[in-house]
Amino acid sequence: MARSASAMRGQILESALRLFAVHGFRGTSLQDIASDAGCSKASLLYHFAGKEKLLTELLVPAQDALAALLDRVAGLKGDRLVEETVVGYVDLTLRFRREIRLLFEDITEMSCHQDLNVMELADGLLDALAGRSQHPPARVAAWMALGAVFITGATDDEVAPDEVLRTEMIRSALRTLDHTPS
Amino acid sequence: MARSASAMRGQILESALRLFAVHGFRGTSLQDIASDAGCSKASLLYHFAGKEKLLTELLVPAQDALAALLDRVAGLKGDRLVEETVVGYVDLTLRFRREIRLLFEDITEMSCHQDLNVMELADGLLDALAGRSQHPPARVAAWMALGAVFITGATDDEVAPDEVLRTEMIRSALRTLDHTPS
DNA sequence: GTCAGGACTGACCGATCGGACAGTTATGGT
DNA sequence: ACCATAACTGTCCGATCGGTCAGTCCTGAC
Repeated sequence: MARSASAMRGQILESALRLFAVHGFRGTSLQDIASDAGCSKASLLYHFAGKEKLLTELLVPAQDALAALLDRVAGLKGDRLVEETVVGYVDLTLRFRREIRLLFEDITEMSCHQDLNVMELADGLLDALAGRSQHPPARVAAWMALGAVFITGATDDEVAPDEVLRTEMIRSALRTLDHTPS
Repeated sequence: MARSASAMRGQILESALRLFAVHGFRGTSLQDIASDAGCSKASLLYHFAGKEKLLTELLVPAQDALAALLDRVAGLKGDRLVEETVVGYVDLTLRFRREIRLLFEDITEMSCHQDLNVMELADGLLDALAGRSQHPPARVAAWMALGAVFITGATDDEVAPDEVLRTEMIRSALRTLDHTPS
């Protein structure tokens, strides 16, 4: 083998994630990724069955982490539910910044993707943020908090050091949800 | 003339806005727009110099409205500044829902567009939402409010009647900014 | 009626895309 | 040393894209 297979795979994934996050899924060609990773387009397609599969493999970890969060807060209620969800969600967006940015670029692409069920997970997250309430004001506030964290996480501006950013995102989101800190 | 020229132009703009909002700029071909508008692709390119020009014409009104808002709050300070900016911004997102959705689909496309200066205007909006403060917590909260309204406005879910939606968006955004209602 | 010009179109072009495939190179087990 | 096979590549393909252009159709002014 010319190189370790897993090393090349990792390099391709790294290049793909970075380029997707900047130029979007449609805006990045397989040739772009291959050139950045230092291999041929044909080699890329040897490691990954197709462009879609590449996308899937990039987003599955973030998806699983979100699913795990939703599972973890499934049994909670009231203040605990909202607090844990917000903190977990903020941490996820900071941990998967580039994936969020990629998701941000091509939402429609993902929403009709078979292997990814972003919309279903988003619904679950929305539900938890709203404290399981169906009350319109609570639902609107939940949408606001969801969007706020999402976009702030996707921003590459160095608006604040990471720890300050995290703390303030959590505090802001809780305020958005009209959650009086305990 | 086969039809009134301005009528055909309007029909094309309408189709383009709707399709762009759903599938994004890159995800919508000139043929798609032409078919939806009921004319040929060549006819579309007779009315509009190119795909980019079509995009520009669609976004200029929203851009001008945002610029007008920023101009209107330029002389304000403190609570009045934040309140007027939030209310104006929320109203803009609701008035230009589909334009927001289009912007949401292809942010990078717009940010490096010569005829559009979205990023500059976004900076101005961010500054006003932060109450002209450079304090990191205020900047983070401003980003959160900006994103919250943006995404909630772009959502097509009928989460609440428009008037309720407007009121709750304003209240949530003000809470995000830690603005105690007067 | 006729004629100038705006409205419109089918056919075509070059570029680029994702992907297929046969063939080549390098490697590790024996 | 040898060979099966994993790793890799150059080249080609069909589809689709934005855009051009010569020419057609229609309408209103005269």
